[in-house]
Amino acid sequence: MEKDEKNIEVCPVKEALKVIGGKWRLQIVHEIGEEKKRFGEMKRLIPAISEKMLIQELKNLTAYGILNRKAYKEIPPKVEYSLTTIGKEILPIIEQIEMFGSKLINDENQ
Amino acid sequence: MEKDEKNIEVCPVKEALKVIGGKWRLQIVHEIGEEKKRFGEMKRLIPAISEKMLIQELKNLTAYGILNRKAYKEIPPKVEYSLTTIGKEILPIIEQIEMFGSKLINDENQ
DNA sequence: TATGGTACTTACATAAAAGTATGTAATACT
DNA sequence: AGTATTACATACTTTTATGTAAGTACCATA
Repeated sequence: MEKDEKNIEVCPVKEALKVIGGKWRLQIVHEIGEEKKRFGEMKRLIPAISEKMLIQELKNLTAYGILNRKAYKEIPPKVEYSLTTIGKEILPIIEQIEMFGSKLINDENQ
Repeated sequence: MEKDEKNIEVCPVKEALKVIGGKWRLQIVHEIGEEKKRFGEMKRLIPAISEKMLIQELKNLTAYGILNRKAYKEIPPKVEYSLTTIGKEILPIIEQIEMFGSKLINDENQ
């Protein structure tokens, strides 16, 4: 019996929310999109995020298998983040949320 | 100039997350789905939620225009909640999240 | 008079998430 | 020796979210 098989209660939505929940993760995934981005670029793309939260979430997303982290052995350091195959599966979720958000905004202006 | 028009920075994703963020809201919307549900039913359907959180979130979702609340003037009281038209627009988001969650679960069992 | 059912409300406590401020390593350039 | 660059790390504080426990109103029925 493998892990998870003993527990029939694994809810896909809950598992997903463990990964994409929180204030910054969707935005990070969204900003990276199909292209790799350096740490410094991310800071500029999401000015409101603190450095602490940015590396923390980059780390978490990497640990969850959503991001690839590629470090170049250079000084000053250079690190690139990109979406993994499964990480890219988050993009359609973001699209749906975006569509819903737009409808919300239109709705309330009437 | 109406509210919101002065601020060009309204991000649909952020607006959406204000509404569907948090631990319980998606689950509540999911449980109601296409059918109206009474408060007591919701408690049974989501046993892990506390009464406080349940009414609090039902109230919030109603205030956001996601839920309709219909109270019958009876004793003991009877209240039914159902998704509004725009509330139903959340269902496809949940579907996408569910699909992603399933992929996550499959992925990690290999 | 007491009990039960239903949909709440309130005060209080705890836990989780996020923010602030400061520090570090390694090397290149001045 | 001093400064800059880049990607972090760490301690600490504040804010936000969630949980616990108890109580309320209303009437019906036993």
